[in-house]
Amino acid sequence: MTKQSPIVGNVSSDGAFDVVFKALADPTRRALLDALVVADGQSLSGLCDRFPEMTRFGVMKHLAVLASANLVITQRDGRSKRHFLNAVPIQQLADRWIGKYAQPFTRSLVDLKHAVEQTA
Amino acid sequence: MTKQSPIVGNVSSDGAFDVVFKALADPTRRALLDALVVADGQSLSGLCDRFPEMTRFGVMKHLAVLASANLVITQRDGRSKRHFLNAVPIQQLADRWIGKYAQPFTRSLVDLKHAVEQTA
DNA sequence: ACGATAGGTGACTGTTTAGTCACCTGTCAA
DNA sequence: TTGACAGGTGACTAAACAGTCACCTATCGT
Repeated sequence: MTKQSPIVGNVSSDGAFDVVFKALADPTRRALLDALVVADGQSLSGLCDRFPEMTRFGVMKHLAVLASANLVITQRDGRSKRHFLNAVPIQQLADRWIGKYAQPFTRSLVDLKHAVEQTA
Repeated sequence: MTKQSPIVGNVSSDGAFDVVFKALADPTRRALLDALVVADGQSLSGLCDRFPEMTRFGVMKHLAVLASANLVITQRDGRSKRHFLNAVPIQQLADRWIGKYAQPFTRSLVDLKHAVEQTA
């Protein structure tokens, strides 16, 4: 029995965005992204220095999740490895997903306000 | 030992967005949001009809998570309860968070492409 | 008042996921 | 070549979460 089945036919243009959402859901991973904003192309140990509260393995695992979501791109540089932030998935998410919700429903929210006021 | 501590001083203007990210991370909850897009202001049982694979309690729990993230607004209507989609947190997320990442780093990505090509 | 229906609550269970560890591989400098 | 350093892997443990349940409260039609 699948736990997170599609439930209805086509839920949305989802699926591909799921890994991105899940990767973004963790504050630690967003902090990692922030660290790459400050200085892009950092190595693993460089990132570890910025996060003394996290072990190297913790950083590595979160980085792996971000990489699987295509939010960071890695590049070997001798014996170190550089990590670059890739904003493309975030941009796609904003374009396709957020636009789908935010635009048509700011109006709908206003309608709700009226409905609530009338009932209250 | 805190597991998800702030790690560095100020990670970002995060914190308030965490619940929104976490709520959006689940595909089931996004499907619930989609159902409200199709027909806003549905009752719990109405929503349950749209998700026969989920029990009433499952729908209710997900709805509670969405409500705590302020993504759905509820309104009592006699013995039923209407659920309205609130796009404001999504819009805020797009404005403050995504803009912060997506805009300055599409350029940075291009730089990365050059770096990768030169190394390869 | 009565039963039926809509919604709500608390505790329990199984799965997932984050965090940690010992150990391994590859690269650089001497 | 050899030691030191940067990164990687697999298994293990603990906490978080989704899913489920029996039971409860409130409202409607009669």
